[in-house]
Amino acid sequence: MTENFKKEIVQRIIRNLLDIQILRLILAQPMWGYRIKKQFETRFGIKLRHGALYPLLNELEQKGFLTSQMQQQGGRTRKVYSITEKGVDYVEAYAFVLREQIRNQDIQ
Amino acid sequence: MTENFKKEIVQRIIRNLLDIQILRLILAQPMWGYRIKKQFETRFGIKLRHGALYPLLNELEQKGFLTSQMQQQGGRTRKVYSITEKGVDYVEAYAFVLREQIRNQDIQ
DNA sequence: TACGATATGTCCTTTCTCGGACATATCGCA
DNA sequence: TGCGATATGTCCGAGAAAGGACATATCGTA
Repeated sequence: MTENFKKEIVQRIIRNLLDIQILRLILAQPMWGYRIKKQFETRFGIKLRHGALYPLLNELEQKGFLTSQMQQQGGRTRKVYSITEKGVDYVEAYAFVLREQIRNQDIQ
Repeated sequence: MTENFKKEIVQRIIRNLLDIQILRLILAQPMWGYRIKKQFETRFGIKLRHGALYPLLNELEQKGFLTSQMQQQGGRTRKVYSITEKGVDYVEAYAFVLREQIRNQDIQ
């Protein structure tokens, strides 16, 4: 039961804070869309629609959280994203809020 | 800048995981809808619409996370909610997931 | 050469959510 | 008696999000 709750909550967090989870992944290592999609499947067992992922990545770049550069791998073109300083700030703010949430477990 | 990010993230979490925040509040102390609304304003500076809150509370009761009992205070009727075992499990699962998120800060 | 995987992008329809309005009742105070 | 606060509830329209389809191109392998 609690195990199911954990899965449910993880899925809710990833759905609603997907951008942050993507930033966290790219923080660890620069990455391209398709790779991110695959990573989410293997790590979290969550299938991202590419029809949602690619527009989101472009949006995150537009907002200054990510930068991208095209890379050639054989005949394939990859749009490799790296996190910016602003992106790191956002991830750090997230970590801060999480710690705060845990600290205030017994709000009284 | 980071300060704004924190506020933004707190608001996103509360919006998307509102039910969990409510369970956490009731875990600390049984409470009725109107009081919850006021608590959110004073604690988090977040205004909850009662048009969203009351249906959510009823839903949480239906799902077995909360139980309620009517209480009379003068001529006023309050529907006081207490958290159930299932509700506590859910809050604990949330705390577990949060700790996991912090631990895996550098996903590699 | 045909198919599955890699790689990125748009578009449209349906579903869901949000904000606000409508509704009712009591209490205390001016 | 009228108003703001307390207290709980429903309903509806607009805007946002989700899901899936449409679109294109390369690579490796059977």
